[in-house]
Amino acid sequence: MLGRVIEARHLRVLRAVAATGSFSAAGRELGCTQPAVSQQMKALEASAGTPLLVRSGREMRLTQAGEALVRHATGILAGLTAAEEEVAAIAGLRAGRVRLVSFPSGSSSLVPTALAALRAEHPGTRVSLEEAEPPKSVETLRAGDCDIALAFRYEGAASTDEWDDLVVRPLLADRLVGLVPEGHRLARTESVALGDLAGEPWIAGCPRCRGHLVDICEGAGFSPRIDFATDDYPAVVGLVGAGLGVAVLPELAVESVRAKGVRTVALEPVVRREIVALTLPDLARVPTVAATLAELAKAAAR
Amino acid sequence: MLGRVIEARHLRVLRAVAATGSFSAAGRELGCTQPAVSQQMKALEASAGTPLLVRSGREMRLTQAGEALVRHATGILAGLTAAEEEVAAIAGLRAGRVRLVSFPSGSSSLVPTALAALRAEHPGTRVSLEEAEPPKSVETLRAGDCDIALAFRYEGAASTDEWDDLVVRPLLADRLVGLVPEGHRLARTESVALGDLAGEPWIAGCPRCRGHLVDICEGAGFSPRIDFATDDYPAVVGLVGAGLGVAVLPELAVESVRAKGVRTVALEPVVRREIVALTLPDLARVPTVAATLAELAKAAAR
DNA sequence: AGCGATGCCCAAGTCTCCCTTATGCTCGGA
DNA sequence: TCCGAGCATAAGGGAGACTTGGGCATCGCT
Repeated sequence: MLGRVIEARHLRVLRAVAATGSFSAAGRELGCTQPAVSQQMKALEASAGTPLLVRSGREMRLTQAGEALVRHATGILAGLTAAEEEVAAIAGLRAGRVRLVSFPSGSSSLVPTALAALRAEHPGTRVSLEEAEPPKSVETLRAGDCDIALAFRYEGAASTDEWDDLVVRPLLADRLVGLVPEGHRLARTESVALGDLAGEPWIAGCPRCRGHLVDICEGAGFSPRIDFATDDYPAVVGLVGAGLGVAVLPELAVESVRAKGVRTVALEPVVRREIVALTLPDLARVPTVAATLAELAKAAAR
Repeated sequence: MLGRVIEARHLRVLRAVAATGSFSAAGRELGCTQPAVSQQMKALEASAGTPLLVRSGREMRLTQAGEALVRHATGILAGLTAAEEEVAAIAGLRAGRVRLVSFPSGSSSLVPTALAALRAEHPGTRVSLEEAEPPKSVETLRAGDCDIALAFRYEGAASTDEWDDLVVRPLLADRLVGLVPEGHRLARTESVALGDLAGEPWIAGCPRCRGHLVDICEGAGFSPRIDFATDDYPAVVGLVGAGLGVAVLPELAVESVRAKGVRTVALEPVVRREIVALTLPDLARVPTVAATLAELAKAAAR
C-alpha cells in the first residue's frame, strides 16, 4: 500500500472521471493533463486496494467500489466546500463575530461610532459588547473570552510593561481635568495645580482611577481626603455640582455628561490618559478583529 | 495564497490540535513530530486566509474560523472514514456483489458448487446469476452488465481470437458424446465415427451447438438432417430415447440428465469442448471477481 | 482498407511540498 | 535562577505530483 489514505483531491478527480467518462475530459475539467489524472486514479486504486474503474473498449465504467467512493465523495466534497465557504465568509468579513470589552466611559461615543461604521461597511459581521474596567477586561482578553479590550493607561504609570505581550493600539489622547462647584474659589481660574486642591474633600471615580488619583496627589505632596467614590461618572459630576467636593476626571468622561453647577478647570501640569485598544497578537491578524480595530481608530480620529 | 484548497489531512491535524490543545501532543497522537504539526497548521491558516488558533500564553484556543473548521471536520472525516471502510469491506471480501452470467448447462453443478463455497468463505459477498448463451453473455460482459461470463468453445474453432481482449480462465475440459436410442444398431459399440451417423435423423441442441455440429459433420463429409432443435438438453435426451433420432451432446450436459432408453457412445475422433470463465482484465483484479473465479476453478477441479 | 483523431499508458525529468533533525526562544514552575 | 515543556524557524533530504514526449489501440471517416 503506497498511498495510505484517501485524499480529498483523489475524490475530486474520481468524481470528474465518473462525470465525464474519460481521463482526458476530466483533465480538461480539472485544469491538468491526462497523465496527471491517470496517475491520480492509479494512486487512488492503490489506496482502495481494488480497481475502481473498468476500461472496456472506449468507455469507462465504475466498479462497485468506485460507485461507493463516488457516492461518498458527493457528501465529503460538499462538506469541504461548505467549510471553505464558511471560512472564506469569515475571512472576507461577510460573517464573523467580534467580542468587545470596553470600560464604561469608552463605550459612550467611541464604540457606538465604530460599530455603526463596521456594520455599514461589513453588514455580515456581528459585535458583542460588554463592559469591564481595565484590569478585568485585560484578564478577559488573556483568558480568550473576548477579542478586543478597550482600556486606558496614565502617562508614566509604573506598570508600563503590563501589556507588552499584547497588541496596543492607541486610539485617543485624553487628559484629566479638575471639577469644582460653581462658586468655588477656584471656579474662575484658567488652570489649577493639584496642590491647590489639597485641602478639599474629594470625590473619586473607579478603583483604578482612584488609585491613580492617590498616586498623583502624593506626587504633589499631599494625600487626598476621599469622601465619596463611585464608578458612575454622572454621579461624580452630580456630587461635585452639589458642592460636596472636588474631583479630577478624564475629559472625555466629563464631555458626555451634562454638568450643571460644575466648572471644569485645566490641570497644571497636564496629566494625560491614553485610551487604547488591546488585543492578542494572533487575534490582530483575524480580519474581523482587524476591521474592528480599524473602525475604532477611524472613530477616534473623528 | 500558497495552499489553495483545504485538504483532509489538514483537518485531521487541526482536529488533533483542538482536541489536545497542543502541537506537541497532536504530533504524538498523529505519529509525527511537532514541527510537522506546526507547518501543517501554518499551511492551513494560509489556505483559510485567517488565523485559526490563538496562542495565549500556554494555552491554545480556536478562533471563530477555527471552530467552524473543526465543526465541519467532524462530518468530513467521518464521511471519509466511512468511504474507506466501505471500500475496504469490498476489497476485503466482506461485502460486494458479483454479477455472473452462465450458459444453461453450466449452471447445473459447477455454478452452485462455486457459489456455495464462496458464500461459506466470504459470507458478506453476494452473487447474482443470469443465464445466457455464449454470444449473448460475452456481449453482456463487454457492455459492463456483468462481471463474469461462463462460456465454452470448441477445440479448433475458427473464432479462437474472439476473446483475446478478455481474461479466459479454463475450467473444464468437456467432450462430445453420441446419443443413440437403445436398440439402435450402434448402441453396443464402444465408439462411433461421426460418419457412421451420416444418414440418421438428428436432434440438435442450442444454436451455437447446432452450428458447431453442422461444422464437424461437414468436416466428416456429410450434412446432418436435423429434425429437431432445442436448447433444452433433457428434451434432446428424451427425443433420442423416444427413437426420433440421434444426437451429439457435451458429456457434462448429459451427465446431469437421467437418460432413459438412451445409450451414450464415445465419438471417434474425440471432439473437445472447453468450458471457461471470461472476464475483463480490469475486473479480474477486483477481489470479489477474483474470489469467484477461484471458487469456480476449485469447483471445476472437483 | 487506409487514415486521422481520440484517448490511454509509460518513461523520464523537474519541481514542489512535506517531513525530519537541529537550534533558539519563551513561558511557567521549582 | 535554573530547568523543563512547548513552539518557531532553518536546512536538508526524500517522496510525490505534474509535465513533456512517445507509443499504441480504438473508432470513425473517406
